Amino acid sequence: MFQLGISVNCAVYAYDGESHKVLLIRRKRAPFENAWALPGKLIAPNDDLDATVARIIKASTGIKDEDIFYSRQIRAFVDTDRHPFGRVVSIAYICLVRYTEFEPQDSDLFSMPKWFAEDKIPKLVFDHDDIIVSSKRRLVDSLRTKPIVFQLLNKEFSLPELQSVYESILDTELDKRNFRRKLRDMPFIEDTGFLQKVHQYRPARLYKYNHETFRAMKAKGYVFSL
Amino acid sequence: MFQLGISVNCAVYAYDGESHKVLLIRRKRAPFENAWALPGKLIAPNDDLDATVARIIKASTGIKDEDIFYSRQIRAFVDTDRHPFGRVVSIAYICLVRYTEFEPQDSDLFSMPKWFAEDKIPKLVFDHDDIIVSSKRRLVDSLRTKPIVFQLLNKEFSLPELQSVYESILDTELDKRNFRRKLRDMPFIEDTGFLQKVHQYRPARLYKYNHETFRAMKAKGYVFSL
DNA sequence: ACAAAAGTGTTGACATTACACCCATGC
DNA sequence: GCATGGGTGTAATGTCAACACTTTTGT
Repeated sequence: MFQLGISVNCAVYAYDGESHKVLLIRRKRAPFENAWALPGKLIAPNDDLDATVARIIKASTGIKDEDIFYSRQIRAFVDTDRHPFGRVVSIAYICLVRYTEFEPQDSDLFSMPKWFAEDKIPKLVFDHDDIIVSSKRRLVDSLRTKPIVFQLLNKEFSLPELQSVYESILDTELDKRNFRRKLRDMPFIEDTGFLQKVHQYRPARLYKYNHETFRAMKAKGYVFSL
Repeated sequence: MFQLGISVNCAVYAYDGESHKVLLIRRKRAPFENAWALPGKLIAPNDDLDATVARIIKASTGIKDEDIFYSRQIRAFVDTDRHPFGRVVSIAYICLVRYTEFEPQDSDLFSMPKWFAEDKIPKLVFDHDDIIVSSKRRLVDSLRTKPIVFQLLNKEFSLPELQSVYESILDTELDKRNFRRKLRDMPFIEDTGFLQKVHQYRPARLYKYNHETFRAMKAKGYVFSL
């Protein structure tokens, strides 16, 4: 055993109604104080990973309820020369949050947390650029193979919103009729009967995701695929 | 920063002609000396992850050439109470090797390295059971979505062998005609013109995998899927 | 000639794509 | 009534699953 540190870094994604965004902060400490980085912190001696992730999300977005976001480990980034102070292992996480429920704000850990569109991401410290690349790949993959879009939308959402998220993240245009048919035919996507009024035009129907139904189907061999 | 260790553990898979096997060793050190475990070691201060993985494979199988196996990180396993000596982070890897090119043997690090069928795996130390579960899931997933079976077979292989590997790992029976058609139609699987003579019956045609062809197709948008 | 494993095609069901117009709402 | 975004069906094509017999080889 020798001296080193373990940090957890989170690639936090949200969808603001236009496109997907990732949350970046400015560092409050050396090295590279004030540089743009992924929100992260060293793991405390008795904290586990999930607690550390929750702490990071809480600090960067001010959210109270820690249990309402999705997070999965991507992998560990280890490189003898990635950190000037010595070896630091970074365990990277991807987190999905609902834009409207999280409000980036300064904290003891970070300053200036801000949402960035994918093509506006500045140069980041350490190897955080690599982590962003891996997390985006994972995001695309997860979106295609798991019902996790719902983590980015309000509990009640419209099909146009759903399609817009997919188009933004997968970076393709999708056929409206085919997309809608496919999604509507999934039994775990339920019509709430309510309408959405966000503009002066025709309101969209609101749907909600029923996780129990999905779980039951999955247990019987169903595989989600967009 | 505080005192801890980083270990690398490898789930090493091979196919022996019958079914897929995973390599386990007996520990040479405390704690739990002599218990069955995944081959692994603490990372040395100036080694990177790939070098550590290579060292582990070399020690457990005696292979000389370190560059002929496939390895990918699964994820980091971190748990404050996973190791009795204090916090140890285990970074887990999945490795695929060719059975005939690797010969398990005792070394300075491990004793009694041995191939185990999936249903014969003994109780392992620490959380290595969890690592095995994750690595198997990853193996199945990778087999379905990437052309990596070839890492388990000789450079020249027959279609019956190929099918057998898939059947063993996916734990299903596959239709011979459908399987063969699908694989033979992949342009990166090339007929060598040679025949295999392993028994007294009709010999099978030998094929080989052309990675360059696959890469070119992938660059043009092709996605592998079994 | 026989035992064992290698090899080969067709059909029906299902899923995916392509494509253009009407509808509901607020101003 | 008009501007804007929400909503709908069908036909053609491609993909996947089911299925049984012939060929080659060594003994």
